[in-house]
Amino acid sequence: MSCGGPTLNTMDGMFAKISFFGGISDSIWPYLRRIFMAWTDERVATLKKLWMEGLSASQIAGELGEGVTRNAVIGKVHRLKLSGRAKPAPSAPRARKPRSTSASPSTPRRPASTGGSVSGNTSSTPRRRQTVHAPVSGANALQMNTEVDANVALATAQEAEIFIPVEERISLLQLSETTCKWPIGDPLNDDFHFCGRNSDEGKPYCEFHSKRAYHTLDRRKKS
DNA sequence: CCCTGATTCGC
DNA sequence: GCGAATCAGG
Repeated sequence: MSCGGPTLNTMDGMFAKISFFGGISDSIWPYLRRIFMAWTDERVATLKKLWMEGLSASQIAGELGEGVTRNAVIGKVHRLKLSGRAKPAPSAPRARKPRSTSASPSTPRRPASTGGSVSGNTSSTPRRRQTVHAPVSGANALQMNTEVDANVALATAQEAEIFIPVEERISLLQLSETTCKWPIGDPLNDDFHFCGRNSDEGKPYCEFHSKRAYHTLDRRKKS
């Protein structure tokens, strides 16, 4: 008639850890996470759903709660083996890294937010940034806000105080590997064109627009 | 700089 | 199993 053996063991381990002074907040985090933020069937279901809908890992993390990081989401996704959702071609075998094998004994993997206690100390807002990519960028997960993308494109095009001389403007067909693909203007208008300035190899935009594209333009405030 | 997912590996 | 750190890429 005993019930809950394993649970006691877990708790036991937890208290053993926290009862030891020194780097407490660091030690208890994993445990607290397990207790308050475990991957319940419900959360896993949410994760699956959102992932399949094409939301990015960080967006899903934000949706699941402050305590969930995008890494956690990605890790879980892989463990569930539902990764490749829109993976066209891996192509590159992805060389693995040596990653300092047992570099130093005391290599804290992460400072964590040492601040102290779980009671929200603070100083820092957790990392909740979200950016809306510029148009024409990823192929993966932006089937969701096309509307937003359009708005952003418009807003930034107007916001950008840049003027490309008529003779330098290029059309879609003139784009190449080294031309900035930042669209300017309304595609329905005659004056629509692309930036066309030189872009670094492998980059879709010129230096100026690269900044714009990857800078936070709109931070969606989640309720 | 910002972001994305993928992978490794200590816990 | 979990996820931070890291990697590789846009």
